[in-house]
Amino acid sequence: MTSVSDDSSPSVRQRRPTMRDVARVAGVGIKTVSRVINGEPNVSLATAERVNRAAADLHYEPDLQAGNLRRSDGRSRTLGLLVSSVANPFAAQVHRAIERVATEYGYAVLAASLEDDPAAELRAVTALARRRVDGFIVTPVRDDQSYLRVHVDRGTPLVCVDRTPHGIETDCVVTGNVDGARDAVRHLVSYGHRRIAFLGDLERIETARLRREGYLTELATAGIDADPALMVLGLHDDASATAVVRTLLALPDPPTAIFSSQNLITIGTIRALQQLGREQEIALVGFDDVETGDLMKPAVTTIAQDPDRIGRLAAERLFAHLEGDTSAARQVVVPTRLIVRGSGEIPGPA
Amino acid sequence: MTSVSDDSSPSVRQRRPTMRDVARVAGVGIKTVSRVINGEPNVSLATAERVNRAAADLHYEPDLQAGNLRRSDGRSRTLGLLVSSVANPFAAQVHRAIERVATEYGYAVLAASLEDDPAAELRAVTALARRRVDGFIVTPVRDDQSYLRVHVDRGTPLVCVDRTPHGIETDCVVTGNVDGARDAVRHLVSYGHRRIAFLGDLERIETARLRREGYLTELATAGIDADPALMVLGLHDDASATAVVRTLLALPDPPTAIFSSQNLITIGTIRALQQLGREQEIALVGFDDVETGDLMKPAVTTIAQDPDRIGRLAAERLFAHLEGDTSAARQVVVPTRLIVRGSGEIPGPA
DNA sequence: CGGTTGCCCGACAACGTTGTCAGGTCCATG
DNA sequence: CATGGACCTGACAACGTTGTCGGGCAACCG
Repeated sequence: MTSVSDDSSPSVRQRRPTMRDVARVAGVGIKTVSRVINGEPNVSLATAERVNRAAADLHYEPDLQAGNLRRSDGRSRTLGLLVSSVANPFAAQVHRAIERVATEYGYAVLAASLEDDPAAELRAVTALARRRVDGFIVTPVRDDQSYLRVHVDRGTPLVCVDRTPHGIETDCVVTGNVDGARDAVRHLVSYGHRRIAFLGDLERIETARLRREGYLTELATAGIDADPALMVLGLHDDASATAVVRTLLALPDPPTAIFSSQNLITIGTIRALQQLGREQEIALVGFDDVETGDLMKPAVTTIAQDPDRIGRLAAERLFAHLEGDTSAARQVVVPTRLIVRGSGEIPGPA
Repeated sequence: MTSVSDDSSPSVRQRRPTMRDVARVAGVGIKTVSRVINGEPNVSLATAERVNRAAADLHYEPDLQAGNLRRSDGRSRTLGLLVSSVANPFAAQVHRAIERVATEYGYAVLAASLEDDPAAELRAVTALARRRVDGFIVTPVRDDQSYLRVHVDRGTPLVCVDRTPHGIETDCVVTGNVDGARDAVRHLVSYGHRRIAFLGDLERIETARLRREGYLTELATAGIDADPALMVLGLHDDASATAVVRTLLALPDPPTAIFSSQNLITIGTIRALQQLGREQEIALVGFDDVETGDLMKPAVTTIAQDPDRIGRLAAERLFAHLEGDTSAARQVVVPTRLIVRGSGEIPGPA
């Protein structure tokens, strides 16, 4: 049994061992150490054992960065992920799904939060490019991603998630926003509602525009004239949603149902309905599931997205490209699922 | 105005430009390019401009990895974060707080999810060490972290979050688990409860043990004999919590209040109470806040943690070490906050 | 028995960058 | 005019690793 002598010495700053150190201890050339560490053939069993023992004794860890500098494929085995915020539950689940696939391939994930700031998108891409990530998974914030073409041309594949890219053709995995919104509205219409309010996020966010589009399309399909007074855009947090709902319900001809098109807006809406004591009266369907939606009264009906599938598909497309797939860019739409719990089944006026 | 000629050519695989390329285009030596890129002094304004223009024209991005190989400080400007799961809301908020501090310092964050798997902890540390992260922020899973000492001795600082490390003295930022649990129990006792159930997570998780300890300590302080029948351990998801609550309330001498010591357990408990129609009858305080807790009926009273502060403090300690702070290891305890909403204020038996 | 093959192994260059150092220019000063 | 200093610049080595190549040795074949 070999071992390091000073296991319990008070922390002394030490040099990090290199292959040269391992080679010296094992009494071999440094290229042989490289071969053993990388599992290359043509090393005798006895030599390999000596090298492995030396490496273990020294607690040697190869330097991946120095490695790719010379390595032919030049892969850092790291990929870059740009999301709205790693603290956002939807993005966090996408992140986890990507990480799962990445781990399978021996990859690590560098994630950055953009907080919907266009400048942050550029900063983050630069930071990741300098660290030589092998691929990007990006939630676009800017209205033009053509600046990413140079990275793609240099062999760093790009897949977009949640929002479609502009100015560049690349793979993209998104939620079925229009169809999901249509499902929500159709559901409410089927319960007899004709005055359905729409609460939307900031118009500069693509998903917000698409959900509004779905809302309008489905109203038209149902032969209902959209009332501009019932469509409120530009909401981004729960507090503003609460205020807006109170205003809407005070209208002379108020809505009988509400379609809230984003998580925080749904929460703000429920809060307003509860404050007014009208939650059993006004129907509500929210886009994006609320985790504890079944615990509220009434339990909240939602259009659930599938972040796990979105993340997994995005990562799989990325690794396909890394493994040489050069097929044309394709857009994958992941469908939503209507979760019926109660709030969306409150009937409209007789 | 200079520009690249083939802005719209169909993607052609190109070589990534190096400093040598920039130097050639600018008509200078490569060391001069290095000086300009890094903002070092002693470069004439005219030369610097030529270099900057050449770098911009070529879309040059310096290779940070090749840089640190030679650079004296050898910093990768990347730090490693090990958490239970990036999809876990608590961990995700800690992650975001760390990222915020990291970005200030020009650092990127490599995060890995351990899912409470001891083997994953080792794998992740190895993966990060090979990528030469400058520091570790770790949520310990294994019962011994002494294997990390070698990394600390080589100058890679370590800070633990959420759980205390074992076998190594290092900085650590944790929630006040014992005090938080005591607050919960004291609160219930003050409303007249004496039969208070405890629903705990897996005993191998440190925070679960500490919260149980707080529960028992506060019961003792209040002069209440703990009834083993009311203490259930080893729960890890909402479904098992639901089942256990139904069993507890069917006891001959059931609890009048419940202290659920973890987020999912709280959710499972609420579900059980609602199923039984007894949510207005049995008092409940949950450890770890439920985001939409105010929307339930009754609104749920919780012991809120402060993940933002925990993450920020951990990151600040890490950067202090990176900037040369060699002070002794210290443990920082971040206090919890009781959020009174209703479920915890249901009175006990007269 | 000579030659060939196959397996091990190490010297060396190279990856893209930064640290060191020495050379060159220009201006001010003695 | 000679000397010194301040400033600017590039040649070169080095960081830790991997790709290339050739040498040494044993075994096998004709």
